[in-house]
Amino acid sequence: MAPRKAVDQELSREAIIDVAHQLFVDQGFQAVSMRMIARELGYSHGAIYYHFKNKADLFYAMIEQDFAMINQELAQLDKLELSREEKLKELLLGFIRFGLTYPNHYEVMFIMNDKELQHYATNAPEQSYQQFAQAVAALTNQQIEIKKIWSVFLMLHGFVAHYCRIGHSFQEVEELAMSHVDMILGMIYMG
Amino acid sequence: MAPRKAVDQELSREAIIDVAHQLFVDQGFQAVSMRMIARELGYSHGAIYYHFKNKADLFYAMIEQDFAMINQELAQLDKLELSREEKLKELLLGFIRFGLTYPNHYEVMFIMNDKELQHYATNAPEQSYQQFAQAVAALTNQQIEIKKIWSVFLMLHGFVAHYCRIGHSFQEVEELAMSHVDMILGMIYMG
DNA sequence: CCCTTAATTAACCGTTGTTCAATTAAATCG
DNA sequence: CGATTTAATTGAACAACGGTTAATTAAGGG
Repeated sequence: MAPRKAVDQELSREAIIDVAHQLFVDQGFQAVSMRMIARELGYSHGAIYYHFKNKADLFYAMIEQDFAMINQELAQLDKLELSREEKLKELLLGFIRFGLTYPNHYEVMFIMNDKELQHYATNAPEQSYQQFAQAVAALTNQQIEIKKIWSVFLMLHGFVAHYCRIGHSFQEVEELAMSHVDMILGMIYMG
Repeated sequence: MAPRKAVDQELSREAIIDVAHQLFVDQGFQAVSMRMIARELGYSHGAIYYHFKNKADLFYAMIEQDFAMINQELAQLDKLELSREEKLKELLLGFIRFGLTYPNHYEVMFIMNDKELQHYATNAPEQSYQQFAQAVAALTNQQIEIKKIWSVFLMLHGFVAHYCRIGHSFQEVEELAMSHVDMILGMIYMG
């Protein structure tokens, strides 16, 4: 009935996640079907069920990767040879850069709004935010209120969310991003 | 085959929009079906098609109503008996209030990334933003750069988008909103 | 009594997530 | 090398649900 493909063309968890990612971001969880993913991959839909238990399972595996990535990027900031001010600026700009470099990831992590999945994808964002907040606090010598850090995050989020939506790259909006970040920094340092 | 209901119980466009409104808020465009709306109304799904051409038609009729709402709300600001500073504050806070009071419409206007529907809902947001930007410029005596107004908008957008996502009402986050707005105002006035 | 309006219901046709027997390629073993 | 086992893929089948349409029926006004 059905030929099995050669070993060098075997389907992998990663390949599925990659394709699923693009589709989920483009169209949302509900709108993307297992069949669509399979079609895009050039495989039958049944094949996906060999690698993932079900649709939700695939989805969770997908965003798990994403959060690991941003956490790692946040952690790497400490190692830079920069002043506190420069590090802070790099932190804020880096958040934007991450969001626009991996818009698919960012959208799934912080923008996408699906009732079914939100329950599962609520812990990881919180954890990433905590890491961000701690970095900001450290880089401002704990002089900044908790509430303010949260506002800063939302200000960055607004920038990223908007340009994610209209599909601009970081390069295209780099100048605007810098000016946005400068405004935020001004606000942080002026109390 | 099927009895028609009495006149005093006839289905109306408004009734449909009201129910659809609630459901769309709760679950989003894709997740809400015509059958669900009809079930909620206590009518058959076919009945809706007498009042609306199709699902998209219903959806647009629904948001059209409230598209005018934000513009009207922006316009009404002029008539308030307040100082410029107070008006500006009310403008920023009002934007957040609108977004969280009508999260589904806000989502369609500024967040949703549905290819099908975005085509229809791309002009109106731009128009609303222009009105917002002009109001800000006027209330700051044209002392603020264009770029800065845009950043201010994105800062508000970040707030609304996030709390839309996790489904909080304006009341629930009113204090946070005020503090967020105060930060933005501080930034505006400090250059 | 006819005609428009409004509602119901069945039906059409497509898609969905998921399961599963059948099938085949690769790997392993004798 | 040949036989057997294991892994991976297929495609059919299922039951549910989607939007939409058309035939049908009933209500009320002229």
